[in-house]
Amino acid sequence: MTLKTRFPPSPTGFLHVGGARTALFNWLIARGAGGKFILRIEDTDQARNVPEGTEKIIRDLKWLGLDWDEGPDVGGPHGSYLQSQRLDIYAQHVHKLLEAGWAYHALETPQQLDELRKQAQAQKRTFRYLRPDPLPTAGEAEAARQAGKAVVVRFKCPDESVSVNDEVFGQVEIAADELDDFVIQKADGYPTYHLANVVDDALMGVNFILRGQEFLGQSWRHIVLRRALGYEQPRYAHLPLIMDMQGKKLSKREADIGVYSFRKAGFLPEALVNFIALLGWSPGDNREKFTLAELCELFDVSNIGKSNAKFDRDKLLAFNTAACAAAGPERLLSSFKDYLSLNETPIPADDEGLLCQILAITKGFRTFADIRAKCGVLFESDNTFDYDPKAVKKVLAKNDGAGFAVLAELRRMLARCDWQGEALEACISDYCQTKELPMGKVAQPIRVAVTGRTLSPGIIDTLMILGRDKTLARIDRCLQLPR
RNA sequence: GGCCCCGUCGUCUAGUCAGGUCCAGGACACAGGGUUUUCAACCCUGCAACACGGGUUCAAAUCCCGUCGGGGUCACCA
Repeated sequence: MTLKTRFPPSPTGFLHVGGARTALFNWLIARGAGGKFILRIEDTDQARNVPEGTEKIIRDLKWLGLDWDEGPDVGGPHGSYLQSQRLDIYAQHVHKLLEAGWAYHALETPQQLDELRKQAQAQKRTFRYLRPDPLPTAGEAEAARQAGKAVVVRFKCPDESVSVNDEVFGQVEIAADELDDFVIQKADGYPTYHLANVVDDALMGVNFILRGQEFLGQSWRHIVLRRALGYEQPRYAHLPLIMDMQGKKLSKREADIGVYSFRKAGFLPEALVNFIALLGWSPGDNREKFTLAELCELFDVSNIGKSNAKFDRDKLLAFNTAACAAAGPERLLSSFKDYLSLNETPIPADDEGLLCQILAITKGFRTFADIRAKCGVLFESDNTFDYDPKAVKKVLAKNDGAGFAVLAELRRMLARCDWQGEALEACISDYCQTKELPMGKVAQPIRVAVTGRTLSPGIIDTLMILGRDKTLARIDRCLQLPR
């Protein structure tokens, strides 16, 4: 049977690393087996949907390198892939369940239920919804609705235990007394997650469901619903959760764990993907660097672990550093341009030749933000960039202004020097030799003079990028600094 | 609190299902050293874990029980 998986986010914000991993694993399962992968937007919570939510999710998934065979943007034979546009389908299913006696109208208000929950808590009891006896009739429900009261539809749970056959956690048994009649249709007529999710998966032919562990204990609802609806059971697998370094659940509200924020911070998507893939999964050996294509080959649900993982940014950084070092020039250029387009920087984003040059001379960078930090000042105005007082003091002013003296002499030599890499190199090292100074005593004063700091690419590369005029202008400005 | 799940270096993990090859391997981080015109990168070395307590066994990280710890879930959110 062809495997069909899906990623069903709700458009309540943006894609974060947890969701990205779930999407990735589902994509990997489908692609690795020649199956299908679909994207479905679960926007049944009118209060929580955010504008652009769907667009942002699509944007972030694409950036990661994922694609889908069916989805809101690409269509497909089972559309719409926006749940808000499938309300009639859910209504039909609810109707069918009502007709068959699998569901009934319930008239309690949210306030009443809250009250009951509070009571239960006060008595240290677990609250469980008690099925009314007798059940409200269709007539009573209609009357209540006419009177403006909230009417929901609840599923009539069978009085027997349900077991989930999970491919990660194994057989998980939920006792009959843990089940209660859950809501399948809200008062606003929208389906709840459980109903819409189950109906869509069945109608869309999804036969492998991999999702976060937070759903494991609720899977019984889906199983029971499918039974009542006469749909086959899919395969289930639940993923352990991703926690922050304090061991707390990654908050969906924290923007800094959003896929987009890593993009904006100058990470490469392949590094994020590689890193995320190793959170809760391992190929079973010591290998840990993979391309998406290699992951497709290797990924297997049986190698998913059971314990939660912490999101270690240091390791991600290391992966990104390695990915940057491994990436080819065109790959780096396009990603770097993307980074620049997302951030305000003084680096001229439209000069590809220059960008390539910057990329080439800034070897060893960890993220594109490093390049900006290192090279940005080269493109600021010659007379407005800041001089770091500490750098000036340490490199130029110390020892009676030895650094300044070196700088003044070098300024004269540089003014006459042919502005080519080799010539500059020769010029500076000649100076070092005649003065019997180590390179550091010479390069550093120049560096501070032309960048204001002790941080820049190699000194020759720095001077080449600046050009003679800017270099001399900056040295002159530096020489004017109060001593 | 009820129920469910999990527990190997600080972190991600290999090894656990089929007990011996594990005085536990790799990677990140960290520490020390090297290279070096800065930062970074790079190279070398080192530090560091089977949660605890009982069993079973000739033998346990691996099997069983208990304890402790962590997480999830108990919505008209998904």
